[in-house]
Order: sequence, then structure tokens, then C-alpha cells
Amino acid sequence: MPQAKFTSGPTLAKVPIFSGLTEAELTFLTERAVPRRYTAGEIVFGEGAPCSGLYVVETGHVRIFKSSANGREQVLSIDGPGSSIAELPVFDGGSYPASAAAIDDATLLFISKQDFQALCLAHPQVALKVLRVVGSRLRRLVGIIEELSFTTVRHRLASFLLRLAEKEGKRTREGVEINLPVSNQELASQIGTVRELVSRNLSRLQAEGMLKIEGRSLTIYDLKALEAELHSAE
Amino acid sequence: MPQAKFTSGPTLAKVPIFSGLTEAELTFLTERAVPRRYTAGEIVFGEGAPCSGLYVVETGHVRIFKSSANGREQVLSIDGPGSSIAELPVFDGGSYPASAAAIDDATLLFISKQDFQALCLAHPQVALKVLRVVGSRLRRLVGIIEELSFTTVRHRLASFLLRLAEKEGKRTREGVEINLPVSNQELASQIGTVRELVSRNLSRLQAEGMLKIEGRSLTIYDLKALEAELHSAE
DNA sequence: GGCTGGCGATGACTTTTGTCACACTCGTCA
DNA sequence: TGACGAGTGTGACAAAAGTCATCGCCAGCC
Repeated sequence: MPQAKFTSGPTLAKVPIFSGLTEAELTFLTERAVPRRYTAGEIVFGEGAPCSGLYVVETGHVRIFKSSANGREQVLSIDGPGSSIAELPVFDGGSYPASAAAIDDATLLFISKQDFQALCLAHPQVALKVLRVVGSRLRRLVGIIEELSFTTVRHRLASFLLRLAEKEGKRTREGVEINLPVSNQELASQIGTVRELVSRNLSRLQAEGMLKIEGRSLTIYDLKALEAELHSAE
Repeated sequence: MPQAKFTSGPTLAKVPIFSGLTEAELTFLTERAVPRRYTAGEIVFGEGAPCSGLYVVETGHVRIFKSSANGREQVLSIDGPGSSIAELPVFDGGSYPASAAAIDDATLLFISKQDFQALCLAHPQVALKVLRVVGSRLRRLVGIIEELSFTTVRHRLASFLLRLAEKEGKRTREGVEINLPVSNQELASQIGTVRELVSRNLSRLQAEGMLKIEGRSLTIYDLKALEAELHSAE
């Protein structure tokens, strides 16, 4: 948890929960926000640790995850610049419900519980904004539960690929090309399974002619066909 | 959605998110809260419906759940008197992320989005209280994800029984006796599986001498032994 | 070069989960 | 009384998930 003298001027203004604050309020907050730098893989906070405040991602990305006794992990959320994390445990006084780690080198701004609560009381709109972002977080969690409870690994993998294709797929002559940004291990913990099943299901999709695997780059021949997968046996 | 002329005086004061309001504020709110009565099994709102406001449970119990295309259901939460439900979609403007249905005959108070938002702006503490209850809701969801992702049906069943035993188990000469308050079907959708597996796993626990099944009443011989189950192969 | 470590693929196997079909029990109600 | 329905129990399967072990590739490094 190294500290840095570091001006973090314009950052907070871009954070959804702080939008709408006046210049003065922002600088007030900026003065109290403590920047912290993390190297790739470094733990920001561990599940169960007492919660001392919230973080805003300034640069880099953070992974929020649960880990199990036998070494598996389940990713709950991945947050990039502008996202706030751990807004919730700040209020209910409990400990962090999951762990957070930097994915790449990252800078976070730490805002103490006290400062933040004071801010919320002084500016009810902030609390409402927090409720809004928390709402979307809750939706995401419910979505994870739905997928885990109702669908197969194959299905979850297909949705993952489709989401990815939608976001950063490149159209080519053959179809849509995407780059797997993460290892199979990481992909597995994002969709709630193990390394081997990711590998196997990818191969199987290839064998079925849905896509082509070239190293870490995939070409999906037909998005519609893959999508149809999802509705076939859900 | 029948309506009832019905005085709901003291109820709101007992709802956590409204505690701390003045008498005047409470009556203000009470005047605008619309009581609605539901019969057992009746739907309060369906997943995906536009969110018009939140509900406070006055009497009875409400089940919040997701349903899948092939008829399975996953229970997210069960809320009794004093709980508020659907606080979150009120803020992010989206639709209800899951469905809600009355378990038994129930009375709910409906508070419109507008009234509630106004209240939060006027009384920042209310927003903070909401954040607190939302926090615990989020913890519960994360807990569900953890169980679904890391554990087996057997494990989840054992935890369910232990929680139940803790809450309303009666010590007898043989061990702790509990009454299954719900059908196997319902139990299954609470722990994320199907009817048959609940039945089978219960039988198996009995065969292994962990407990005795007599109709809907179970006797757990040794809580410690059952608890040990949880840590053996998680 | 050769060694090593991380990652991916894959075969063999076990366990768990889910599906389908059917029988049984126990009320309720005509 | 008997039919019906809801809920339960269970056997037989089939499919999915997970584990273990092994192999190969490639990049980094001495």
C-alpha cells in the first residue's frame, strides 16, 4: 500500500457518484482522498477485513472476487476507471464481503468512511447516486446467480464470448474476431467453473463449427448461431 | 391487487429504514402509503415489470425469486414483517430484477417512487438507512453466489438444515428436532436445485446416520457432525 | 543451447446433477 | 366410498461438472 504525492484533480468529477457536486465540494473531497498505487495482482483488501472506507478507481482495473477453501475463485465484478468499489460495506458497518485485487497496475483513491458518510449527509443527492450505482451492482449479482443456477458452463461461456464480441469484436471476412483478454483460468473464475472446462468447451464449440481457435484469438463464424445456443436448452 | 381501507398506523415506525423519523413525518408517509392485500401465492410484481415504487411488508411473508425458462426457480430472499422490498430499482430507474410473490396471505404497503425519493432528499438519514439494508441484501446475494459456485447440493442442504436448527430447533433426547416448513420443491428452489435431489440427499443423510426423517419432521442427531460435513469437502 | 515455469489441450475417470417415469401416501371433496 | 391432486420417494438413465495426470508449446533466463 504505497502512498504517492499525486495530484488527482479532475478524476473525482468523472466518478458517477460524485457528479453534480460543486467545484468547492470536489476539491474538499479531493483533499481528503488518499491515492494508493497497486501493482498487478496486488490485493487491495481481503474478504472479511474490517471496512475502513471506499475506493475509486483512477487508473487500471480491479477484480472483486470470492475465493473458496479449495482454491477456486469466483469473480463478482471487474471495475475500471471511474468506478467506485466497496461503497456498500461503508454503510452497514460490516466487513468487506469479498476480496479485491488489482488486475494491472492501478491507482485507487481511498476515501474514509467518515468523510464519505459526512458527504452523504450534507448532500443527499450523493446518497441517491450511490443507491443508483449500487442498484446496477445488485442487478449484476442477480444475473450471476441466475446464470449459475439455471445454466451450464457451455452456456455461460457462450454468453461471455458474445458479450466480448459485442464490445470489442472485429468484423472480418470469416466472421467476428475477438481476442481472449485473459487466461482460461481467469475466464473460468469469471464464469464460475474450472480451467479445464473452459478449454474443453472451447474445443467443443470449435469442433461443432461455431468458431475457430487460433491461440488466444477466436473467430466466431456466426453470432446468431452462437446466440441460438443460449436459447436452445436454457 | 385488491385495495383495503385499513389503518396502518404503527407499522411504518417499525420498519428499519424509517426508524428515526419524527411523528409528523411518519404520518405524512402513512397517508401516502397504499395498503395492498395479497392471498397466498399471489404475484406482487413480476420480473421485468417497470418499477413504480417500493413495498413494506406489514403482515405475512414475501418470496423474491428468479424463474428460468424451463420452470425452475431460484429464491433470492424471503422477507417478513418490517422488511422493505424492491428499494433498489426505485433508484436506478430500471425494472424489477426479480419477481415477488406472497407466500401466505400478506399485507404490503406500497410507497410510490416519487414519494420515496422526495423523502430521501428531505431526510438524508433515510437514504443512509436504505443503504444499510441494501448492504445486507447484497451480502446475502454474494452468499448465494458463493454457495452456488463452490458447494454441492448436499452441502447447501446441510447448511439450510443447520440454519433452521439454529433458529427453531427443539432439543430432544435424541438430538435436535426441526420441522421442515416448506415442501421439497420450495426447499429446492431456495438452495438452487430440484425436488428430487433434495429428497435423495435427505435420504442419504439419513442412511449415513446423520438424522432421522419422520414425515416433515427431522431429528438431527449431532449438529457438530453435520457441521463437519460442511468443512470436509468444500 | 538447455532448463524451467506458466499455460493450454486432452484423455480417463469419478462424482454430481438433472431428467423421466412411476408408485405411494394422505388429504379433500363430491 | 372412491376419485383426484399435491407432495414425496426412488430406480434407471443421461448429461454435465469436476479431478487427476500427462503432454506439448513457448517465452524467459541462466
